[in-house]
Amino acid sequence: MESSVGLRERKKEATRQAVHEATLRLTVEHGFDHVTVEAVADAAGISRRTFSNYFTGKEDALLHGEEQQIRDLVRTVRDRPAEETAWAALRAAMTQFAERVAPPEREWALRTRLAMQHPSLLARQLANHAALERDLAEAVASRRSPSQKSVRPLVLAAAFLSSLRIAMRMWIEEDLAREPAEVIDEILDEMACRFD
Amino acid sequence: MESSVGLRERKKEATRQAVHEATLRLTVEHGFDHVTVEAVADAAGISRRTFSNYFTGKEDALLHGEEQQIRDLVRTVRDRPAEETAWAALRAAMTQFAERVAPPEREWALRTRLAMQHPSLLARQLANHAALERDLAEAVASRRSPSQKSVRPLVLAAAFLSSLRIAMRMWIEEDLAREPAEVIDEILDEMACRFD
DNA sequence: AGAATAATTGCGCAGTGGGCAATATTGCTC
DNA sequence: GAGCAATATTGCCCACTGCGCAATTATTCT
Repeated sequence: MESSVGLRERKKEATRQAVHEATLRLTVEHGFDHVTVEAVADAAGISRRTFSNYFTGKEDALLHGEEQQIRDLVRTVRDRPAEETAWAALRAAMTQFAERVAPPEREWALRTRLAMQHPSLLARQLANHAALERDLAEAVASRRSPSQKSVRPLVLAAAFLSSLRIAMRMWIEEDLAREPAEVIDEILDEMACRFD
Repeated sequence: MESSVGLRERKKEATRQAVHEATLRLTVEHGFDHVTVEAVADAAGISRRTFSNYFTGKEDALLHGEEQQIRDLVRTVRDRPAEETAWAALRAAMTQFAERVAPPEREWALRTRLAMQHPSLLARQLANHAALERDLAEAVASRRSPSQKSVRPLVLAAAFLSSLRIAMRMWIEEDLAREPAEVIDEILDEMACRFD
């Protein structure tokens, strides 16, 4: 059994992904609050009850994609060469990130993020960000000498994620006119100050 | 009728405040998710249905206080003398803010913010912050020459509110050992870099 | 194969948000 | 003051939600 992860796990993950995608599809199609959990479950081929076993609500299901992306981002930061500055590592990871976001999903992103005007979604999204901010701060902290002030990583992570958020918002509001990487760079430069 | 604001408005505001306080009281008493809207409405002397006319949910009602505080903060920033730097104005406003928060509500804050561990509350809180970030950015923008880059206020506001958030979290996690103003200053210094 | 473990499902229930229409309250004009 | 328009409150109702519980089904292990 060379499968590092059992069939059970893989199937579960596949289902989770399917539910996520069903939520996404139905949302761009009908609008977030005209989609019932039942409809999503139906589209994903599971029962309403099972939906609750995977996600606590529609919001989580819809944002699952983004959460994965940011989780990847954190992992990337953690794996950057140790000699890099923290801020440099963050920027590098971000570049990698922007590349993977850009190519396929332009209008996809458009409608998705537009649906994200919804208060309930915005809230959940920011809560995710906050949770991952901790992880990001840890990843940053693990690459500095322990003599450094312990608040530095927290501040760095927060500044960085705020930049990301602002850049995304601007990108959307400019109707995806520019390359994501360009917008992100602009914001990061503005935020950068003395972090490098 | 010298009342700049009619009796109607004032009464409405009083009710809103009453509902907010009832929510707060019941929450510290029984825990957030053991409090029903009905109980709150009851305690505030209104019907369950009327509660919905004031707030969209328990979270909003509970966070109404904080929202007011930040709204005040924004107003204060707007009213700072025009010759001040943006960042200086923010710091000054913050000092004023911290003073008003500190004196009465120490354990109050403790239990309140502790209740804010609740995911649903955290989410709504952050959404509020995001909404007010726009206003704050505007307030900042209105005090600079229009030649400046337009993203600067956005970044400033975000950095500032992130600092506030981090400081609050640290303050809580240190069990209110230090003065709020002290913690806030520490974080702001760390974030400050070149903003002044 | 058969037992152990874990996932899916149906059922039920208390709670919720909000539309709608009836009712009560407030503000304004005479 | 009285009468009227504007606005706030309430009750009723219903679709939707999250979750506990127990039965059923699928998977993994020995």
